[in-house]
Amino acid sequence: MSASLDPVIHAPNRLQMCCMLAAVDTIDFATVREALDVSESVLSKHVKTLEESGYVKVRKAASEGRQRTWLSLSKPGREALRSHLAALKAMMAGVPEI
Amino acid sequence: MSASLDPVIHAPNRLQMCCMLAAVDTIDFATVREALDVSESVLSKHVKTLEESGYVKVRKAASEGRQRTWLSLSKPGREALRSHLAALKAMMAGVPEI
DNA sequence: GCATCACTTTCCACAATGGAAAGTTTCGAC
DNA sequence: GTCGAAACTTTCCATTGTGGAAAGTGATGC
Repeated sequence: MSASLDPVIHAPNRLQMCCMLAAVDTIDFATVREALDVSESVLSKHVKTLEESGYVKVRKAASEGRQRTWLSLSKPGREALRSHLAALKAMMAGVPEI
Repeated sequence: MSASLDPVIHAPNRLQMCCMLAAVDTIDFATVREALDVSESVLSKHVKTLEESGYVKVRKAASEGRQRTWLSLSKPGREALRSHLAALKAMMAGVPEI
């Protein structure tokens, strides 16, 4: 009955990233890095984890002369996030406000 | 600006436990253990983590002849959970439905 | 006193996370 | 074409988190 939490999405940095990606069509690596405030290596590894899970699509394309990495949520990624957030909401549902 | 996620609360098992505790006044160890579906040692360690953070109060009292451990969210625990859920909601806020 | 229940602690293994540093790829300049 | 810099990616390493099994502890019940 309880849709459970997806460990790939639940990790704080990845959760934040997925939520960011869900809100836009595409966003670049550097912008995400600044938002999460992590090193490049760390973001790169999280992106890889999400990509290997099929949740994020990575596209390299030039912008302003330099090559940049563009990230976007895949359809399965969007669905997994939706399901994860639904599970979170279900947990929260029993918690009284205030 | 961004209230951030509390790592003590964010761990899936502890998050679920805190939400359970928030919904009631007191609940016993065994009931939580069944809900989380973890071993006694694991639950015991999570309880300890929450207790040492001051988020959960532990009381031992007899019930039906046997000693049981009763768990409840402390005031700081309730506040930390509230804050954590607020941070989660803030993240979710930008995510479009469907 | 001895078993039993209800946890706690210890022991162990393994996966996750993070940064630094080295490596790779791609441009633009020359 | 090759040199240097930007933008990642990978490797290396240390630390922490998580989980179960098994041994340990304390409070009854007999």
